[in-house]
Amino acid sequence: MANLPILQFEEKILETVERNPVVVIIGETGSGKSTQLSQMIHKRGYTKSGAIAVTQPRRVAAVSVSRRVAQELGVRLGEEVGYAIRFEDRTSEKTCIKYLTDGVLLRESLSNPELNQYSVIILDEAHERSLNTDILLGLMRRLIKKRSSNLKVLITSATLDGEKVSRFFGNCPILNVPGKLFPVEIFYSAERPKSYLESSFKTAIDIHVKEPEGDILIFMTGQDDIDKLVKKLEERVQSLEEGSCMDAIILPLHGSLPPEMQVRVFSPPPPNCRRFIVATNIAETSLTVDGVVYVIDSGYVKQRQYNPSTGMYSLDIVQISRVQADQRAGRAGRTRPGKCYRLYPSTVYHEELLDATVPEIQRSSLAGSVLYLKSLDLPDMNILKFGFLDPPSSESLEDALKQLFLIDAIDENGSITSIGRTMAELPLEPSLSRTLMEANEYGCLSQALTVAAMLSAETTLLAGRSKSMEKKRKHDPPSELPDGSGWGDHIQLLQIYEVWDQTNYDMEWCKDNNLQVRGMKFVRDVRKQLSQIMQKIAKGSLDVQTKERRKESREDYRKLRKALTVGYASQLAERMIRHNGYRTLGFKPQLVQVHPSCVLRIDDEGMLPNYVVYHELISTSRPFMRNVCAVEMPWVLPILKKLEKLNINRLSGGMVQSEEQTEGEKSSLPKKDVDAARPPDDRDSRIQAARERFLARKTKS
DNA sequence: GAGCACTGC
Repeated sequence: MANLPILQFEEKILETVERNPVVVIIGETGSGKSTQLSQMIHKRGYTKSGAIAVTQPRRVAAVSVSRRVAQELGVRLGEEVGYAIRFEDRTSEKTCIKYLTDGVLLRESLSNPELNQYSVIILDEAHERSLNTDILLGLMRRLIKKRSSNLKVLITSATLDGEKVSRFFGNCPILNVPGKLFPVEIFYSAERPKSYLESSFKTAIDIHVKEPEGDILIFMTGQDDIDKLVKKLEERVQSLEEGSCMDAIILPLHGSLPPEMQVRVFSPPPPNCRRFIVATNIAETSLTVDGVVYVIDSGYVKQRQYNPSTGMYSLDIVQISRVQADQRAGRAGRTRPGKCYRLYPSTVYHEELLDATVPEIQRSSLAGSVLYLKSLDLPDMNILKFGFLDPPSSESLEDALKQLFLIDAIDENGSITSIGRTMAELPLEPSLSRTLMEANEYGCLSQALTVAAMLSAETTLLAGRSKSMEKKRKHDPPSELPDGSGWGDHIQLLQIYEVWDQTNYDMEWCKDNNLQVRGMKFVRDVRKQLSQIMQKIAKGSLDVQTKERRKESREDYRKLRKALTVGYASQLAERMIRHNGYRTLGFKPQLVQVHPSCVLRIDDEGMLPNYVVYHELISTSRPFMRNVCAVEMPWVLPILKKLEKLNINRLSGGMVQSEEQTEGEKSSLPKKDVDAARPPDDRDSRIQAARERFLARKTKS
């Protein structure tokens, strides 16, 4: 805590906060803003009229920073200083400095929109621009008008992009606090390499042979490249002449590595040994590796993006932004002066890279966020005009509205329904919360809870699938994991959980079946949380127990699949007549295929089910549906009927609402009339054609 | 017959 740069600015900061409702604080890494700001403000007496909330984009940060602050203030964690993250609330009535994830603050604002328990709200690490932070920024701008006399908002950011945030908040003051990084010398490649894998390899070996001690951190884009580079480095290091240079340890570092492998980067290397850490952008912000002196930056990152016009996600390798490049370079200067090797020319850095990473809100499906905002009942609220720091496209917002309409969360005028209100209380994607509600009607809530929880953890479920592991598995005796009885992935996920449940949540069983222990524990926590919320909504009268020792019948699966059809009304697909390709039944039909990992059964003629719902569309080598479940035609018909009624102008409130625009909201992108952009009869004829195909099938069978 | 970066309620 000694000599943190921010402490020299204490008076200046407090004075500015005193005079202004909103202050932007630019504090570089090591400035101490995360631990010190809350303490200063507390000491100045602001906590007499309410607590201080400090948001963090990550759970671990909320926990570790609060622990540190409690220690510095000499209090027990959970008393004056505490934290709240999902599944864990370590606060009490005494708590006056509360660290929380931004998602938790959004949940709190659902039950208490004015957030009256807080006198100060600090949005920390706002430059990371998580979806939740962006929504909070918009909410704060509204809240500060309402509570101008008794609320202070501080927004901290590590980059110099404070101007924009300041403008967003009516030109509020910006304070700069220097960081405590050592200088990092930057080297550029003369030209872009043909293969950044090859180029990283050469640069790393070069450093190893020529430069003094210090670990090397290499930024790659994904697991595949990391594995390849690790292998190459190992081979070369072994072939280097003994004694010609120091020893070396090569460590991969990425998210799907089991935790025990991840923590290896935290144990210091033996003397006279250099570590090569080959990492994804997990090492950019989430994990800080000590001892790094050299950084090699490929200039690329793998990024997931959503295309609202197709409803499809893709995972693309894209150029990083300048903010990211600087962040990566900074990783070399934490303990002493360092060096950063950028594998691209300086003209690329200065002229080609975007200033900042495209914020998540412009890369995600917004159904959940739009539903959340609708449920807040903000006055004069037209979602297309909500004041976002960087507005998502109107196409993206309209896509969200259509999805919500199809699952009954909003009515044809775009107003939230009572179903929608209940859905918003559940920490799930709208499709899954809608499924839970429908399942409750059909008496299969327990099963639906399990499916929703399993899908929430989906990516962390399967252990890192290396190629060798995959091969080994094929030669092993067939896995004892259930197969979904042919109905698809949702049913399989349900069955897997129920088997695990019957082993009494045996961790060994998970390992034996190649399921990540961490993931399965998470599923259990989610399931419990969802059960509690559903119980609260229904006042405790629901059956949420997992079924013990009882064979699920065909009828149970049928009910569940029917509930899924209602929940996934905007994620439906119909098989082509003569082959196993599918056409989505959304607004713009897409030709897609069932992902090869899916467990659907084919009929006697080798055909897949006529109708399916899917959890997501992902475009990789081709467009695929992932996590697919067979459904029945009669359940689909009412949805097609509803599609006909869809009118985006009414949904977005364009005809009924005329609200004055406030400062900043003028920046919203112009609303594009989707219906007008297309021949008017196109949609009707398409739906008509789909109906005819239905009828044709009906008569055949 | 494919392959998934990272977070979070």
